[in-house]
Amino acid sequence: MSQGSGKTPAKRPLTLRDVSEASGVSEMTVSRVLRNRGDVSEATRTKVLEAARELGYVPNKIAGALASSRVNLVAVIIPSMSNMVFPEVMTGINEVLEGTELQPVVGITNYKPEREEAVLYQMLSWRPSGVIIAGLEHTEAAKAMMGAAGIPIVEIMDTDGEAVDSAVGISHRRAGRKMAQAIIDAGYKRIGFLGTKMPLDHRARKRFEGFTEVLAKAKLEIADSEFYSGGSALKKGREMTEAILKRNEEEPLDFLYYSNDMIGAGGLMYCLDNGIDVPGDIGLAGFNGIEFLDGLPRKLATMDACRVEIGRAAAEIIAKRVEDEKAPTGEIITLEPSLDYGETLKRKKKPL
Amino acid sequence: MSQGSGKTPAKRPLTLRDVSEASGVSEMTVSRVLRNRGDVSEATRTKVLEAARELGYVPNKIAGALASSRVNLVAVIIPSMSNMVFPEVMTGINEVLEGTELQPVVGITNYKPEREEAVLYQMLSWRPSGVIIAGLEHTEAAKAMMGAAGIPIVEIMDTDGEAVDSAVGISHRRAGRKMAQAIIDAGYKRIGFLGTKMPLDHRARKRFEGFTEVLAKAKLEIADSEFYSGGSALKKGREMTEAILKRNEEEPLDFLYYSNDMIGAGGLMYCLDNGIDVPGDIGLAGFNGIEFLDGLPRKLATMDACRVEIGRAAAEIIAKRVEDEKAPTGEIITLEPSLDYGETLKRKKKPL
DNA sequence: AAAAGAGCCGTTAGCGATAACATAACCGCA
DNA sequence: TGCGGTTATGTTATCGCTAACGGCTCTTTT
Repeated sequence: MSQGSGKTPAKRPLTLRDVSEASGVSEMTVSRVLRNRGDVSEATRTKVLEAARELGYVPNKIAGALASSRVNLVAVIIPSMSNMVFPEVMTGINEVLEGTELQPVVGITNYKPEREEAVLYQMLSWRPSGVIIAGLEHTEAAKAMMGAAGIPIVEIMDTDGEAVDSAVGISHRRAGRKMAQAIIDAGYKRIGFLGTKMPLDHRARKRFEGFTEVLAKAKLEIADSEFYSGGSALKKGREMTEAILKRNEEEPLDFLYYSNDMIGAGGLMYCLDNGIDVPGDIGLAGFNGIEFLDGLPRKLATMDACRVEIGRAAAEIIAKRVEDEKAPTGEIITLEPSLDYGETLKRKKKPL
Repeated sequence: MSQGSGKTPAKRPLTLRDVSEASGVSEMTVSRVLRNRGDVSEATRTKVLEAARELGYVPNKIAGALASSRVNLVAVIIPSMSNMVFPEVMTGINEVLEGTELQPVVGITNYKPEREEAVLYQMLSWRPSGVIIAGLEHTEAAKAMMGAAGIPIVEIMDTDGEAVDSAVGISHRRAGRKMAQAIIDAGYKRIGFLGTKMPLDHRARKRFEGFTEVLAKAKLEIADSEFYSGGSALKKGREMTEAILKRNEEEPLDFLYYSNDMIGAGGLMYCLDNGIDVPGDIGLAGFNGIEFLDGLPRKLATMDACRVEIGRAAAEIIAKRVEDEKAPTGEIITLEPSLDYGETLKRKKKPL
């Protein structure tokens, strides 16, 4: 800890007027040069540019946005940034927005509806050009705000429900069903479920519902389940797996369905460490298709949630609507999650 | 894909005037109520609040910020969001800022200086109350902008160098030295280095410099090294480890130093899968101390980079400076990275 | 009872930019 | 020579909000 150099001149921030005076033209002309809009002679253009550079002028977008009522920001509201899935969605969003004038601004809700509402309010008060928000479940107030904002809204990740405007995602119910079907087809019977203790993770809930629905049709049900919250997901996966397996030694489970790949990976490592034959003795599957699984000793079965693609599609909807006022609203894009059998889920037993 | 409901009324956005008319008081009074500032009678307060709620009014911060020249945003400029380290820094920043009126806005540079410059320019044009930016290395133009912005600037992660204003971080050179010393003390001699192919990752470079410096003092040098870029770090860690070990079978390596925990974890899994005794035959160490290591079959040695703490401290500096104009500038906080021996690095051989 | 203060609310003048409309200079061509 | 048409620049009026100040009504004080 030490005292610094105190370089900052702390002078009044520069405005267009300063540049205009320095270059001997009107503010308007400076504005035109800086925005590359309207006709300006090459001579004044260079003169202005030079003056601006010399002074170190940085335009004030606040004033600009107020005057033009155009804000090139896109609000992106997501529950978390620390679980691999949303960073990938961001990647997709960025890919698309980099080709436009739009800039994403991220808000984190920590899966709390009231926090989401607050973040949304904050974001909307900056009058962004569009909103990308995770999930279809929001407080009434949040839905009302989005409905009244008069800007494109894209709800992402999930399409099982009613969207305020547009939506891009997968059907988590369908993802659950699909996985259940694959497990049943492979001949597994005693299935355990391991997930997070999060009543507000609607997507996990929907997957679970789809999953149990298909099991029920096959006259099966979840034999046992285990939930966690917080901590290292990998470690929790291990611990939960140990717990659930030990608890069912008398009538052993033959499949474990994890609500995300990270705990699935932990479970896989537990099984391998303890000489359990996967997928012989027991099959395993996760959800998400995170890249990280490639490095595991055995590839975990999973279902890809199309994260990057969702980000891209959502950003494209916003970009299109910003560019063309009359582009259609209420577009719903449902992506198809693809099942990856990996090396922990046996293929269909009898092809009939 | 389908047509939506078209709920959006697309009417002119609401302003203070609308609320003022609806509640029968002046705009100024509405503004006072909404900001909780100045004296307003309880009666009018509720009247205004009700009108605002009813209309669904959302204040326009653009106008507000312009009028008051106060913007409650803090620009956070970081290289990436997909590698576990910066999300944790964000956690620290958020923890502190949640207790204030300030809001973080994140910009991603992808480790490209010119991108960083562009992002910084964009951010500064919104006249934020402060800037938190990763690293001490920036383009000249970027440094000039920060120097002239007249707002608190905190450079984070690293303190080996000259800061524009304040800085919070660890000495990566020292981290490298410390790890080298521990490795030497444990008696390892033939040391391999595995890292990323990133000439612009200055912090990794500094760690490497510190590392080799201490080795040199002990008359040792890096026996071999291996670099990667892109892809699943876990998988790359495996592959690189296999490559470097095979290449040195004649005169085997006895230690591998990884530039991050993820590739280290991959290397660890490779060793375990192949029956290599860790840390007997070979010792391993990574860098960062990510939580995820807890779930590994054997705990990898690492060095904690104090990520959450860095975020907290940086945010605190900004918050303090925003609150009190005259708070000291140029504060430098150097945190001490702590070595975690885990189970892959033997303890000191002879305590002398 | 007059002065001083507190509480409540309105008026006016920007904040720093841009939209939209002049204006001026210059071109060519009838 | 004069008129339409560019091209290059300036002027004026906002954008929606807040700072600063002023004025009015009651209290409170001495």
